[in-house]
Parts: sequence; C-alpha cells; structure tokens
Amino acid sequence: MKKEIEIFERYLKTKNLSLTKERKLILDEVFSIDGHLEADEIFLRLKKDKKDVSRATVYRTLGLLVNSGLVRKVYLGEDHIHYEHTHGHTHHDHLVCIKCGKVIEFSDKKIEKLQASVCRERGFQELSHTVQIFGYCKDCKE
Amino acid sequence: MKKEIEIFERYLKTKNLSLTKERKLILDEVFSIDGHLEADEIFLRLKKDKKDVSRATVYRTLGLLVNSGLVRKVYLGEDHIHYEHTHGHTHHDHLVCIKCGKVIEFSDKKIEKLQASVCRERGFQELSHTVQIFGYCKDCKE
DNA sequence: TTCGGTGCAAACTCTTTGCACGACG
DNA sequence: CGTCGTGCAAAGAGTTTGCACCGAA
Repeated sequence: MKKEIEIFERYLKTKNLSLTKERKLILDEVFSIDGHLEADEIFLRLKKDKKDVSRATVYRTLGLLVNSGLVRKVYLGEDHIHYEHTHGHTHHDHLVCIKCGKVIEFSDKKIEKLQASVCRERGFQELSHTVQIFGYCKDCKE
Repeated sequence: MKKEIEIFERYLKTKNLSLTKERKLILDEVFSIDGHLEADEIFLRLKKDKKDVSRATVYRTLGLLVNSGLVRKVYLGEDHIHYEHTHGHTHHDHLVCIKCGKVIEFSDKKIEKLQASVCRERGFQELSHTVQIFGYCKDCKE
C-alpha cells in the first residue's frame, strides 16, 4: 500500500501545488486519528502541540484531502461535517447511537452489491456513498 | 392513514404545547413539498404567500416536526441540512448527482433487510437510517 | 396571572474569502 | 519577477437564543 503522503503529493503535483510544511502537519494529524474528526479538532490538536497552523489553512487543506480522495466527509447526524480518512482503512458505514454518541463502524459486502445494482438499474455512476443508521447502541437500549 | 396534523397535535399535547396558527402554516407548507427542503425555503414560500412567520419560528417548528417523527433530516452532501417529510411517503434513500444536483429516490427492500440484520448482530436498535449514493446521474455521465 | 408562543435582533458556530506579506522556483 | 501559500480578520451562511410583548386558559 502506497503511503498517503505520496498519494497526496502526487495529487498536489497534478494541480501544480506543493506539499508544504503546513499541509504535511495536517495530513499527519488527520491520519493519526482513527475515526471521525472535525476540522476544529485538527486545529486544536496542532495548536496544543505548538504546531501553529491557522484555521483557514486547516479548512483549505481538508478540502484538498477530500478532493484527493484520501479523506471523505461523513454526516453523523450533527449539524456540522465530520471527516474520516479512507486510505488504509477499508470502506465502512456507521451505526450512530443517538444517546451516547458512539459511532460503530460496519461493512457488508452484500449491501454494497445491492447498492451497485440499484445504480446500474438507474444508469447512475456511483462515486461514493455513505450509510448511517441512527438508534440506540447495545448499552443505551432500554 | 392518520392525517399528519392529528399526529402533530397529539405529539404537541404530550409536550403541553399547542398547535398554533404559525405551526399549522409551517406543517402545511412542509407537507405540500414533495421532496427535500431547506428551512429557509419554508420561510420564503410562506412569505411570498403573505403568510408571515419569522425564521425563528420556522426553525423552532421544524425541530418539533423532527421530534414528532413526521419529518427527518437528510444529508445530501451540501453543507447544510435538508428535511423531508416521512408521513404518507414511503421510506426511501437517495442517489445524489454531484454535477447537476438532482436527487433520485430509490428504495430496496433487500438492502433494508440486510441493514436490519447488521443491527441485530450488533445489538443495535435502529430508529432510522439514511443512505446517500453520490455520483453522476444518467444525463451527467461522461 | 401564568405560561407558552412569537418576532426581532443579536449572538453563535462553522466555514469561506479578501488581502497583504512571505517563500521559492 | 510570478504565483503559490499562509495568517489574519472580516464576512458569510445557517441556525439558535435572549428578550419583551402578546394571547389563551
């Protein structure tokens, strides 16, 4: 598996952009978090680590990471966007507990196949998808 | 099928709230739109119709409608929330064209069944789910 | 008279943008 | 140079909230 940094650098090159110190810091931080993250979380973690990068740069770089395909946006029921990295992490979907907020990942090949056939029937070319199931987790069920 | 207005009124009653003129206007407007809507759209449509209701009330009422189960939030890839009514409208999921913005609804019993079994395996009690598939629609495919 | 409900405007949160300066081929 | 990249602060969009008044039980 290619390291994400190489993929990112190659992507940047195609856009005539370069892998700056700030972009590298953000990339590393994003890939150090296993799970779902918010833009501001990246900003604050870097700040705590004395690696000062502005919020603007965090947002700009997250946009690049999404476009490069290394990161995707996910909607977890809250009113702002979460991100998760997709590289070195097999595709999965989410069970979101609306009580404790826990997010459980799952993946199911049969569901993916059915989705693909829905697309085929409709002449739709799928690029990505997200599935969220909201409810109560094992510990929060009454 | 119970009319949505009765369901809403019953829900409000359980919270010691009442079905005011403004809440009724918003309810009617929401149910008159088949498909996905934004909060501001409701506000603007009512305004055009000379039925003046403030934005604040629209947001407050949409919250109530979501809690009553008559309306759900959906994430269609844009960075703000969409709503759709769920009553008198069979459950469905979405194909979202990232070029023209068109949203195609679909439903597939087999997918629903598989999702239910994923939940069962994990001891997760499902309340709702949303599936979005992003890509190019028939007309926007290259 | 007691709350719930509303409108208004201000506040807030998340995100984007304009601008000037700094870095680097 | 030219232009990419950044930080800063301001602007934006969408949404929520504090407050005063209004209206129904």
